[in-house]
Amino acid sequence: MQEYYNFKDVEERWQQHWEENDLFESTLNLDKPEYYTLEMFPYPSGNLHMGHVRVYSIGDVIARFKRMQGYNVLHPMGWDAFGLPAENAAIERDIHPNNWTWDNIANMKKQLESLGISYDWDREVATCHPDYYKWTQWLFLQLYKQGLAYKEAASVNWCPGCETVLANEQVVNDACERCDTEVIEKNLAQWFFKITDYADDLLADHELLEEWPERVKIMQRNWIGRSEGVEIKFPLEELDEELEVFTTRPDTIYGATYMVLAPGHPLVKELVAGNEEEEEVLNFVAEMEEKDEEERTSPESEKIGVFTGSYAINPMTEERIPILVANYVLMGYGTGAIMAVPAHDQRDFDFAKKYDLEIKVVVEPEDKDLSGETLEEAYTEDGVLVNSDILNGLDVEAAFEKIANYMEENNIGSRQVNYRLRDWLVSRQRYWGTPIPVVYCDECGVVPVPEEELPVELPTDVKFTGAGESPLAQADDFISTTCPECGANAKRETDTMDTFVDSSWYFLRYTDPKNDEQIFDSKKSNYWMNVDQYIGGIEHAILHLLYARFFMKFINDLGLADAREPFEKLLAQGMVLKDGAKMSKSKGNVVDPMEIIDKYGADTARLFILFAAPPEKDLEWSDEGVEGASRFLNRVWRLASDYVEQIKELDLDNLELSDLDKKEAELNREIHQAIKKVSADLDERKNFNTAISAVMELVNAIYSYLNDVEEENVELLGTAIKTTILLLAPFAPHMTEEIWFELGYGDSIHQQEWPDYDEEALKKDEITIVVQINGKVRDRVEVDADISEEDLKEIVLSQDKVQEYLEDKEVVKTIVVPKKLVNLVIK
RNA sequence: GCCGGGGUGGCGGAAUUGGCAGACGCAUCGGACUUAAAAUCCGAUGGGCCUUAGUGCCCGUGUGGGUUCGAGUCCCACCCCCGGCACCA
Repeated sequence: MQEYYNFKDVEERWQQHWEENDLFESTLNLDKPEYYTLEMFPYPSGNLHMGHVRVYSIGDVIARFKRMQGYNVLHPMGWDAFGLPAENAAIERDIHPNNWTWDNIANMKKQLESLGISYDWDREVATCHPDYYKWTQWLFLQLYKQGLAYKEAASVNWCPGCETVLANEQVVNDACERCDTEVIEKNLAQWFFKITDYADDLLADHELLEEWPERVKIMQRNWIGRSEGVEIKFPLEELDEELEVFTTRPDTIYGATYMVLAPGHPLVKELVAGNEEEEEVLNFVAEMEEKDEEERTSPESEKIGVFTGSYAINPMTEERIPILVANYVLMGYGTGAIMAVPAHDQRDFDFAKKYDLEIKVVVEPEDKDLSGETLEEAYTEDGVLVNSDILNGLDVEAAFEKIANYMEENNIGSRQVNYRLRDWLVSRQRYWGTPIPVVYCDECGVVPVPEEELPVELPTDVKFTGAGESPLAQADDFISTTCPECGANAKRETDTMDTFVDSSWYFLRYTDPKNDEQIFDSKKSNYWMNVDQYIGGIEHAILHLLYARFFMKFINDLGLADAREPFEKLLAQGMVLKDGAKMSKSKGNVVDPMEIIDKYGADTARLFILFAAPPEKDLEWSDEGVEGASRFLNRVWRLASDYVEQIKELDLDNLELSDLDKKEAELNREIHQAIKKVSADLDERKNFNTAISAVMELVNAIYSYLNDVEEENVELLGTAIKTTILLLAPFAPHMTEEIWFELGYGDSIHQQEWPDYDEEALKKDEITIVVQINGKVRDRVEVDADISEEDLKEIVLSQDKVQEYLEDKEVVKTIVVPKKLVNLVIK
């Protein structure tokens, strides 16, 4: 065995060996328990970055650990290969997106292989491959059949930078999530998926996701934004129509002193027609329309409004209520109109104060009277209803129930659930995506492409000008087709699908990636699904994870899968930072993983990135830390190489370690301690940093044992070293494989059984008990581990130091924590 | 504003159920090896106090209070940082 560890030679050799022997291939095997571990597949930008290294290292540790535990592990990899950068490359550098993407995939695959990640590459998928997107299109057709895919004209977000529409989820602070360009509103006919049909399901099933981080579920809950209320119909004084409003506080209806319409509300024009306020209102509406979304709707901008000159009738009291138009009511939520209750809603309160509108208190705290004149802020807490006729004396909850029932019985209103969540806008005016499989026929209208004609392939001979429309919109050969229903000339849809559609079901395709008859064989997918451990960036908390959950539910409803949730456990890993900031080209703080692998090897890179921080937290890159990881691996290597010849001779599998002296028993204890700690950290806590530190402690213990003894117990030492490399195998797969091989074992270390710890070996004969006096540590005593409480107290009291403290004092209380401490309370 | 997460040495972090705060690593310092250096191995390393240098004392986990024999951990109030949502009726 070489004295120095030559990582280059070792890593390359074993990567090749693993591949040639299909070591990580997973096949359906009903006799073994399965474990499906998956990392979010990457967009093939062409090069790995440290974020990739982190997520794939985490996934690989889990995959290798679970294999050693005896599971049949599925650990696949693929490519989220559609997307804009490919098109931009085509425009800027005249490379076809198809070539650009496949070249990148080849390069990134090579890089992933050099990291030594244990993928079953036979299951590789790429969303841009017709064999894959055929089934994305097939899913679109199923959604269409169920009425869950529809085309509708709506006010949508348009990103001028990407020249396409975006889903709500892809707009962050009114800017495009991808390119940060400010989005503008456009009214366009677009394809939507009816994710709102699943809103309640998506919310309720969070309960099934016990092993998801709470914060991700909360983010999704906020995004879905469910609220229960009542839609109330207010008759209009002048028109023979009703004004519908949505409110979560129908109990405060007696305190409604005015109504507000959003500037874009369809009734505004009718309401002002002929009134003296008409001109002013129409000017106001026009003014609002000119402002952009941000300015008009931000809570910071001032609340402004105008009176329409018209009145509504309060259905409970028959009172006239003035109707206003104001900027603080949004057309996009509820009905675009509200009843304003300034006494009990802060926004209404602010507005009423500004325009001197009536503030009428209808809820009071039990112990205090409120009045509209003296109120300084809206009272939104629970309380007792007053000035509210049939509701007087009730608390808020009871009043809600009573008034809601009353309104439903009297046809005044009905209970409604409102969501913040909008339907998912999936069409994109881009080329490099999955074509939407529909055609437009003058006779038959929108006609879905028959399933047997799938895939609708992307044409390759298109022009990338970068100007104006999508290249597909100019691809006449692609566009002109015949209607599947009547055979007449028809036109193809030229929009493609949001790439989040592609990634919403890829985890199912991995279970049966080469099936050309069906999307997947349910027998196979049901064996593997759901994904036991999913790992990826927190940035997908809403987007990808919500869409994928929606698709899983839909696919379950189609009867194709048993699972209703795709991902059993979720690990949302933190970012990799350098100098406190996310690595980026513009900041010039990028560390290239390939340079690190070249300089230190993949095992070092993996070990460092797993050791530096717990996985869910951000990780600060440290060159010195990398050195440390490298140093540790070399320390292990030296240990093995120094003793390899002696250990080789031993039959470590059938060894009875007996008659250990004190130092030996101590090392033996460290061995089992490490096994216990690493197993628990990997299995339950997913804390790789502390798992690694436990292995380091074992290695330190081996070194100090060797320093301490004249002559080492080779059998014990062999066991210690063997255990060390077994525990280290998931983290540093190459070096441990090489040592394993050098020790004379034939098979791969990655096919070995994970070591078990022996509870007996963990036991100490003598333990240290901490002696506290009034809660402060004052002494320590070494005692037999099985000492009785009485004997322990006696020993503690007899200590010189304790005696000193006890002079002139009295022990009032003695607390004994078995095997840990004794606390004497003295006075 | 609302909802999460967090604040521990010079740094990354550990402390899993309320029981020795600072595991492990980095950095720094000292020693050994060496002609020398690197590498390696061994050791020290939260701050302060002292004619007693110890098996010593005091302080110390964002701040202030509290509960408890005992609090990084629980409770109350507050400050700061990060993330999400934000006129959602």
